[in-house]
Amino acid sequence: MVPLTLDERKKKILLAIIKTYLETGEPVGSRTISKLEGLDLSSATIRNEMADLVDMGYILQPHTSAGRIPSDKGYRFYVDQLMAEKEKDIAERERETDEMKSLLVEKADKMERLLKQVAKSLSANTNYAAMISAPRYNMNRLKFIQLSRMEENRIVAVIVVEGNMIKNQIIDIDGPIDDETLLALNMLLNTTLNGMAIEDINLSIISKMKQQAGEQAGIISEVIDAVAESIRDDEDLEIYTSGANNIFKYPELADNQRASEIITAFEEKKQLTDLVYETLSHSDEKGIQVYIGEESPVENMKDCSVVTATYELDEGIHGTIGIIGPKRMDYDKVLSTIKKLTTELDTMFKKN
Amino acid sequence: MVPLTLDERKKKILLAIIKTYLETGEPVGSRTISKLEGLDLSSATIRNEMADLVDMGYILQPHTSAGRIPSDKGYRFYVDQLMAEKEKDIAERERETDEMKSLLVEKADKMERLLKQVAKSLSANTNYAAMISAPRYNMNRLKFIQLSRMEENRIVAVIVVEGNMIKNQIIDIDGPIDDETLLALNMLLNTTLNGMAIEDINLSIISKMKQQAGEQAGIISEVIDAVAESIRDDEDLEIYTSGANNIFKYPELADNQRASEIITAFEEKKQLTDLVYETLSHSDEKGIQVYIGEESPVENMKDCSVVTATYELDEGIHGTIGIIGPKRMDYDKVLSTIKKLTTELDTMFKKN
DNA sequence: TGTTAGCACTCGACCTATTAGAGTGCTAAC
DNA sequence: GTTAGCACTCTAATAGGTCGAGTGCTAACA
Repeated sequence: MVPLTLDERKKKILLAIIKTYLETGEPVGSRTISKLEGLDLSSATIRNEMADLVDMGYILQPHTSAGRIPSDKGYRFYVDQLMAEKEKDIAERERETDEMKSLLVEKADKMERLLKQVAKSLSANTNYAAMISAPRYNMNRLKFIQLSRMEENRIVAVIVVEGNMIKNQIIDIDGPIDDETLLALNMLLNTTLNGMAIEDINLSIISKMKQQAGEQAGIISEVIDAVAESIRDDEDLEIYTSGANNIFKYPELADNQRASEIITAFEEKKQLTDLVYETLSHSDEKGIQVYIGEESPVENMKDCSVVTATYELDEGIHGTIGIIGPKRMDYDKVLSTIKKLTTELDTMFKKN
Repeated sequence: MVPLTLDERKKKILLAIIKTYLETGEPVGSRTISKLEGLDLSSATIRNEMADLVDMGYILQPHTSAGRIPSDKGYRFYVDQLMAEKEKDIAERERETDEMKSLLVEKADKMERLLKQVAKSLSANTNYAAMISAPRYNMNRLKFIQLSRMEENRIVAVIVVEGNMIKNQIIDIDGPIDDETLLALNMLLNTTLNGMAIEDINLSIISKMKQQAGEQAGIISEVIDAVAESIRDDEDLEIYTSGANNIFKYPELADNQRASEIITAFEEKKQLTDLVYETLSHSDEKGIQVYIGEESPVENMKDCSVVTATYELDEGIHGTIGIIGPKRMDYDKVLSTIKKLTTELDTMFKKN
């Protein structure tokens, strides 16, 4: 009869197996465990317990006479355990993160550069692949719009949203446009749209603006359409990645098949975008999320573990950072690093 | 005695060997060649010739009883041959490129998107990895500068250069700035800088502008510094890549060691940037360049062949496209594709 | 009843022939 | 100069054999 719940001893043994496996990467046998400190049991007893753990689905046996390796379910148990303990010993890694901090602040003059830095620092610190998404644009509020004439009948529109992300759009217009009209148009755009959330800019508002534009509606609607389109046109969530080549350090990910899949995911960004949305949609529940193997929302990463977290740029404006590595990743370190980093980012943005 | 030059028959045999190898990817033996159309010789004769070709360095023998594979020198001969023939039969691939054309034009509203499209289309069409660099910014001429007040003491600068590349810079100033000053500043910047090549903006011009700014020099020099810095600050040549995962299709590149190197090169862009500069510096000689194996200027691609070409956005403003694949790539197809594409891009930009 | 020693058994990793086949180099004849 | 013929070389693939880590089970023990 297979037991239904893990008693204390089983938990201890399971944790010991997983920890050992994380260190060595090799299937671990009963003798190895029996020789560890803490629980004084013979290998035979351990074997019996291990058999139970296999039946319960926490560990796997690659083949009859091999040791055991953790299953997804086993990792899940380990990670949950870890997350619970996490609150306490955060202080420990303070040093490393201080290092990272200085590295971040150094060149933070531009958002893009900052994000690239963060990704790089993450992958370098953990030896896994890292990604970071720019703060989600279409949750932002418009802060400023400015049209300027560039040439006879060509206008450049500058659109600034909260968080100081800037978008540009060049607009070709049919006829020439005089300074007065341009000024009026600037007024109209700013008074109507400033402070609005981008997702709230709908057709009815646009048509109302066209109406207000009165006689100039011809040219003006051209411009408004272009601006509106440019504002909405941000399907492509910007994502920066780093250290994808790290996967080659882990044999279980480095075979052609898998490596190709992972690299593709990193290259095409599509799947990473999905990952970001997935994370953002869950972000209220908990700061950090861990997807183990099959749990992953990203098809090409079913053989990996994915750790994601949300950072806050400004109220309601979030971005996502993620670490992708083998299932036997150093969860402890990754969780610490990522936790530190998000709070780091949070406070950094709050300051500005 | 080893002959010094390739006679006609040797050339024929060499080409046959290379072509066969390109198709099969396996070492080719003397019998295979003797059975081909065109030259009616027994395998024994071919063997003798092959021995010569080995001595002359055009082909290699992986081991004593294997067939032959082309050496870098052999590929070089083949490619040169091909380039010479190239002028004639360009018409052939017209179809495919027409397809590509429509694909390109479709969403060419923004430079960035266009470049991504091109990279994608290139890698998809060839099954190799592709890259494209944005036109080299600091050769461009300034077209338009506009400062706008965004908030009380925060200004956004929009800088447009020829080719309609746009840069933005947010400038925090110490004190508030009034409309009049802003207008004057805009005038000053535009009259002084418009039409100038970015590399010609030096300290003497900047200090002259500060002088002209007169009493407002305090605030103004702040602004000018920021603008100047923003203009110059384009070390990071933008490069878009696609299809890096294609390398996994070629066993000779797909082993961990090599794959990791190539992926790293694609990820960190540094080496690709070097490649672009290398290409641009040679671009006058010839449109297309082929680097075979050791010839490659990029360290991590010594096992690859790299085909690059230059496209022209506007007079004197160039960008680079490149294909990276195995040494046994389909040079014929790649050369055609890349040639078509560059002329495509050239004409497209000329139209605008 | 839980724990442990003991032992036969399993299975992959590794090493060592052995074989088959493709392809060569060389010699001798045409 | 070309070719047929043949001995030779080297790889890839296959099979057999051994080693050792680790298991599962049984029987004895506290």
